[in-house]
Amino acid sequence: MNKKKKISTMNELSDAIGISRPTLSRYFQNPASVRPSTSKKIIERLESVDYVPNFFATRMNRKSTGMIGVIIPYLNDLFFTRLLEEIETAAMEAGYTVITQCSHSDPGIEARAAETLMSMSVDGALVAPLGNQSDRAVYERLQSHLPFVLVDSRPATMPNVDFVGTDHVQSTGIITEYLCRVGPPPAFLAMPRVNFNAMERESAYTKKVTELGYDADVIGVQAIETDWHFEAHGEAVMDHHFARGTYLDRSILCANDRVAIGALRAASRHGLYPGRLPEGGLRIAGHDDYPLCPFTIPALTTVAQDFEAIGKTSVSRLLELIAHKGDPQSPQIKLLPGALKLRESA
Amino acid sequence: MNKKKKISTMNELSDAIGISRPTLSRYFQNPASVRPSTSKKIIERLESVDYVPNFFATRMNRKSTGMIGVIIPYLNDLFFTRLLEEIETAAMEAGYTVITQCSHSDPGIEARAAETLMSMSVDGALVAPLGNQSDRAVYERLQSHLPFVLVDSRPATMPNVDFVGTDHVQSTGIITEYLCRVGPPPAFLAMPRVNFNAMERESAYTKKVTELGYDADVIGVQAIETDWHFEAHGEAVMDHHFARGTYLDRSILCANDRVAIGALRAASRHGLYPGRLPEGGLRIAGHDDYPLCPFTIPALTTVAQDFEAIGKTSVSRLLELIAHKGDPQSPQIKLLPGALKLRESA
DNA sequence: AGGCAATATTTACACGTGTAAAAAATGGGA
DNA sequence: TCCCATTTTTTACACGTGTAAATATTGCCT
Repeated sequence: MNKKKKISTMNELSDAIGISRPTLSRYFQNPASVRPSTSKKIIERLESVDYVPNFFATRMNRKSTGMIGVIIPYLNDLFFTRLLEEIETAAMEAGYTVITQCSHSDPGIEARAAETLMSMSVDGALVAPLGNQSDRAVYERLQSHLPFVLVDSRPATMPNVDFVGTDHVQSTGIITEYLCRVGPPPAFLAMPRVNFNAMERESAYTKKVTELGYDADVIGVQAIETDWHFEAHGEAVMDHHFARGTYLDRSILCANDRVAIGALRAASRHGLYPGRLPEGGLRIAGHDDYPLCPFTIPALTTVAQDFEAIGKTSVSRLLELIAHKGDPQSPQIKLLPGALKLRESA
Repeated sequence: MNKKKKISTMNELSDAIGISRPTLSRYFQNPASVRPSTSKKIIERLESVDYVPNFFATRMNRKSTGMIGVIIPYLNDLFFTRLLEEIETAAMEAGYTVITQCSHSDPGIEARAAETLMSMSVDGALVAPLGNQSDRAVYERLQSHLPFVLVDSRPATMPNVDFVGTDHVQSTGIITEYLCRVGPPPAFLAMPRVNFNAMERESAYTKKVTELGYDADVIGVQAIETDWHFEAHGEAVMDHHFARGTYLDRSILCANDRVAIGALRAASRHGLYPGRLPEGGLRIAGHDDYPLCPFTIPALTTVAQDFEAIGKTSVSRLLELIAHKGDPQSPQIKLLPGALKLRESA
């Protein structure tokens, strides 16, 4: 058991170990700012004592709190957890503490989360928005209060904000192109419109497929709800079609991998085996490179989003904004390319 | 655009809208504590102004910060995100702000996270531990500083701490029993020993299966690493066995669903179709009711952990501890039962 | 041993808000 | 209209630490 004397303020600490409070303060902020002999003395005497500095008090009259805030829309999606992991890692390496808030796909909670971050005086914020349901005023408010950059998806109506995400025209483009090359032109299985990417991918598909001289065929739109049950959506839509004997030997590009997982399941239930057959046949492809893709049956062909690059780039851009807070240089829009991941399903 | 006058302290606010600072302070903490007419006046005048209270300063000399800390070991696992979702929801309903920290499966980061939480003076902490790698001293330190309860898994060597989690003897028991009833006694496909549950389930399986008069058969142990690549582990181990023609018509109880997803994949690669055949044959079952179970091929039979109950119970227990901080009543260990989820795979 | 530069201590004020106590203002009932 | 209870304002101090300025101490070099 821990029998060290509990000390709750730096003043107590000061006369418990015989070092003046200002020196202690300087030591805790930067051990190198005191003489080595003093530093050694402090370290030794700290051993005999149980002191936890008060985070709030330390940050109160510094210009910087050393924290950045992150808002993600939804937790139960490995896409966002992967992204968050990269962000946290990058922030940690830069010496920042990350405060994560989740919107739970509720605009009200998203707004409250933004208030919390501002109230905590985070140095900057990274936000992966909800979709059209989001209150745009929330982002404007955030922007007017602190450096912030949008991640993953963004409202078309807010071109004036820093953004880091995947170039969906490119990513959706290359997989559309691939599918057209190896088989019949793909249909596009839409996803619930929970964010702006849903529409971006849809129109990127349409653009590319017509560009190649085919007709666009978007399916599953009428059944679309705005929840996050992607797999169920994909399965239900394709089950409906397969049961009617349609799309049995087509290529199907799914708006994301989770929808594709549902589609794979529907195929299986109807005795269909999507794959890279030489002469057409059913193919199913996704988008994102969801961590489970290598383990689906069959393994899912998809376009990878570069999680690591998105995470690192967004953090470093945010730190840049934090650094020269003054100059309102034109916002940077960084669109990162996706990479084709050929596996078994298409 | 927002053209409201920015106000950064309550003093400025006070003489901007003509209400004394103490009254404002009382209003923000509890709008009902001021006269209705005053409250109305404040609300109106607040409209014309942009003021964000300083979170740190408000909490500085209150007894409670209104925050609870949560530490989870790993982000890219829907089990933990589901749990976190329940915890956040329960905490929010109770009026608490949640500060989430992730260990990223690193004991060093876990220790730092604990320090951060103590430093922020959270009212209490909920911790889902890493495994044996965790430094036990971290938990003892947490316990000596604030109300805290372990969630999901716990060190056998720390019986003296509040805990909320699944009763693995029961949960693993009922699925073992089920498998024995409908087919040959199952083998147990172990999981990487990232936490204490890995061993708990393993021994619960052994106990039950010998109790029923069969020999325990634990596989995949020699290949075990301590990382979180569960699916890859499950696939590799079963691929090895299936390739050698072993376990082809056995029941296989996987230590968790993610391992099972890998096992399903291995089965598929070898042309095997696990399922509920009348007369034996390959069966694969999991544990947890990972959100993706209904969408695997075949849909995975498993034992559900009661995410909601674990989340709600752990939060309410923590709030209890926070409420009567004084009395060190004997720690409560709440073991919640699992429920059989029969689907297609076993 | 003496002197000088680097570092530590002392003292004091600052951060933004909570909160207590005393004084002043308000509002409702007679 | 006056009085009293309620509420607001005024004033002052508190929370725990950062930080600046002046003073005292330390340690190294000659």
